[in-house]
Amino acid sequence: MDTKAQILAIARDLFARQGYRGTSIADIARALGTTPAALYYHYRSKADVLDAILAEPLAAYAELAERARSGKLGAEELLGAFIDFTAETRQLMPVVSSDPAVRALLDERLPHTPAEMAEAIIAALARGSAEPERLIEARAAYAAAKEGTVAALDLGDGTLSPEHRKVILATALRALG
Amino acid sequence: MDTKAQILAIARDLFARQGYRGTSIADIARALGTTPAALYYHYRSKADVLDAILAEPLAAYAELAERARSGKLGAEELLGAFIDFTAETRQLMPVVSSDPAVRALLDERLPHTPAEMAEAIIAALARGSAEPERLIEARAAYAAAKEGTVAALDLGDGTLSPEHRKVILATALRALG
DNA sequence: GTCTATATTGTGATAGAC
DNA sequence: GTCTATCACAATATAGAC
Repeated sequence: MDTKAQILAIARDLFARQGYRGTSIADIARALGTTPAALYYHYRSKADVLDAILAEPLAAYAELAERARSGKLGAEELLGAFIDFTAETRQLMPVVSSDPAVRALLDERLPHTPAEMAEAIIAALARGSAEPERLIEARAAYAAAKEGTVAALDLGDGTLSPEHRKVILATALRALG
Repeated sequence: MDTKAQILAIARDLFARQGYRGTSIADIARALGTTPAALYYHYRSKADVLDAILAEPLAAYAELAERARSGKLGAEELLGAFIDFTAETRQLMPVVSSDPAVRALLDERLPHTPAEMAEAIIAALARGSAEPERLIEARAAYAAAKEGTVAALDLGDGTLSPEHRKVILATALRALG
């Protein structure tokens, strides 16, 4: 099959469980039943493997941030889209948000950092207000949507039911005020 | 002065900024203006430095979890106490919640894992209900309180004003439903 | 495409002088 | 209490055969 895709699937799993720095090329190679040198035929570096794993999700996140920036989305639509995004990329979130070294690595290689993109979404939730109180509520609502979604996936079978989605959205909207 | 305390202050700062694994003993020694060997006179290992940094905050967190388990606290008191705890330990949170290797290390050395303690607080917020909807709301409210507090500290001068505390508490309580 | 072997660097940690 | 010197090991990455 597609060896590159196999490598990504294994790396994704190991990065999520042990962290990026906590996972060696040798770990990935062992799980694949091969040697480190074989991996370097498919990817030039460990960082490239990380990039390949995160490219698509981060592009989707950037698109969401762009839609937030446009100001055309209401809070309900925006939080709903964020909940769906979170559900789809659940496994990757610990990878991105955990190790500061990973964040530094991504910041080097991306046009917009994940932190900047989150900022854009939160600013939209605050409806552009610069009042600290509004920004606090917006960031709390953002976090509520994210953690609520993770909780729902943990409690269920790994997929987000429409009922749970409704509960999360209502919770985040209440937090937003 | 107290060299051990100096080491902890520097390590706390570096761990928070670069992560536990992203910070070497040499990094800490350099910031202190000394050598790695000097550090090993004061602490037996890098993990011991981490333990020393986290011992007090984790004990406070365990106490909060215990009070939550007792069932004597209302949601408002519990969230308020959690907000205050978060404000006091703000710098340390990325250290604990980030690297999976750190979590594994702590799980080995502690009677109760941070995850278990969070679970206890969330269960109390859900008032012991096992319904997924209640647990989702409780976890969302917990996250809202945490991130709201971090947001308030970032927006302010590093301290939590009574006004912002009120906003965060109200936000988390609304999320809880 | 994958292997063996290895270069290279960084890291946690220790020995022993001062 | 702090130093110099060093060990042991793990990690990323490369060279070159097959």
